[in-house]
Amino acid sequence: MSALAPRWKRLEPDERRQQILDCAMRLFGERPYAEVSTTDIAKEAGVARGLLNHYFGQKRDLYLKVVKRMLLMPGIEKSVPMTGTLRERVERSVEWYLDTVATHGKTYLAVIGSGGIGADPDVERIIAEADDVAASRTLEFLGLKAEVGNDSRQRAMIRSYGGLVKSSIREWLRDGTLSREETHLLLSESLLLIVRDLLPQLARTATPGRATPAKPRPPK
Amino acid sequence: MSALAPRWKRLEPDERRQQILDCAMRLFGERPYAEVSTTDIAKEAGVARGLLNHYFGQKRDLYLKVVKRMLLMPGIEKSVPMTGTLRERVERSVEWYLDTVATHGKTYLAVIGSGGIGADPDVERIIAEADDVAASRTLEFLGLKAEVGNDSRQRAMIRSYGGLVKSSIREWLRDGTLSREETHLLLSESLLLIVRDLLPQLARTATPGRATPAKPRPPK
DNA sequence: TCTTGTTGTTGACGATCCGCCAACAAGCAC
DNA sequence: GTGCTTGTTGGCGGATCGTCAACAACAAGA
Repeated sequence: MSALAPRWKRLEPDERRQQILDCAMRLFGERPYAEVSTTDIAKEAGVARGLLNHYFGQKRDLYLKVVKRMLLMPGIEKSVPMTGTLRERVERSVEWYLDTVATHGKTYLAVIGSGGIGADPDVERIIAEADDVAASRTLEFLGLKAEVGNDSRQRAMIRSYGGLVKSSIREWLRDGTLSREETHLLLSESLLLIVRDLLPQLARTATPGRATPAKPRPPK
Repeated sequence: MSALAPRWKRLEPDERRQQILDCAMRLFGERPYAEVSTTDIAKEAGVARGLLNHYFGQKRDLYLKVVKRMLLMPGIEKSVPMTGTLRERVERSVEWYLDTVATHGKTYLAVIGSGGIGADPDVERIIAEADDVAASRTLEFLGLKAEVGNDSRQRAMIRSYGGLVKSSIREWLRDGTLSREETHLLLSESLLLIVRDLLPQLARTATPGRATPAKPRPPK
């Protein structure tokens, strides 16, 4: 009998880095940043806490590594031929994207959830409420409060539109990459499209069950 | 000579709460959550740190109060008459909203910046890069890579579209408020509108100066 | 097999931050 | 001036994080 069982295994730097990153990714995906201590990550990975700093520096750096890796979604290779009419190409693109997203569902949601991984659930809830209020207000604004039936789905679509509003205003005010006129154009035409063409189609699908019987035929 | 100058002033609870909230709002607007210590806020307000806990409980609670207050944008009263055609009403709504946003500019940006106040600049940068990559990929996807001239503005508009994509997918996958078909409809028609009708108008404005000479006439 | 060197890994120390609470004092009432 | 109410302070204890010197796993040489 020789060599007592080693108390810990010695790994290649890249190997160890990878392992720690895996654990960190899992934990940051479950809880907000502040509620994941480096001690937790170290325990999860079965290493000393100091090793995290040795490989990643600050806790924040490790976090940024995790965010970056999550944003690099796996299969982002184009596999859609660019043939046919513009509408066909657009529809195929969206189709493909929805498929991709559907498979990576949970991960994707964690990534786009307001502001990266580990977003605070309480903060998200507050933002969600404000978004919903804004959506209702928009519907009122346009005098579309009558149809109370599928009101929830109308609001859902307007809430989605809210995402367009936010991002385009950011382009305009913060980055200056869009002029006010261009922002106006984008938001007006989009809202008009939604209100005039898409919301009516929503009503047609009625509300029975969640079994929308395949009706992707657009207006014209 | 009597009564030495008091070392601190005694305020009404509501008054003090307000004052602390003001300071907290300012600081959280400048730096991310983790980089604002309760000590900073207390120092800014000229009070003892313990007083924050007395009035707001946890640091997180104070933060949520700040977020909630920022989301309750000041002038959100309807002041736009609902007369005229649908297009007119839509354009007037957008117009009014852009005006409102423009006045509260900085505050509004802080609010909608990825996930509430105090979002981490580094995280935002990483997300911004990923969004830009996605936008470029979308343009490639549709075979619109030719016009390199105002490519930056095209990408800006597609990046905005990315906001719509994110929020609608969240409605679909996370909240289940939209079916896949409805999501597909919304995203396809919107993208088609942008690519077919709006991007060409963008090209027409050329790139000279930032002085877009008023041209809000939409396609038809 | 023993020895030696490399370096991946550990464990603890100091600094910082936060929640809590008993003691203090500002200002009003008498 | 005296006493009471309560807004406010300051420090204690626990938890987290960054750093670093010492340790040990493992391969290479004798």
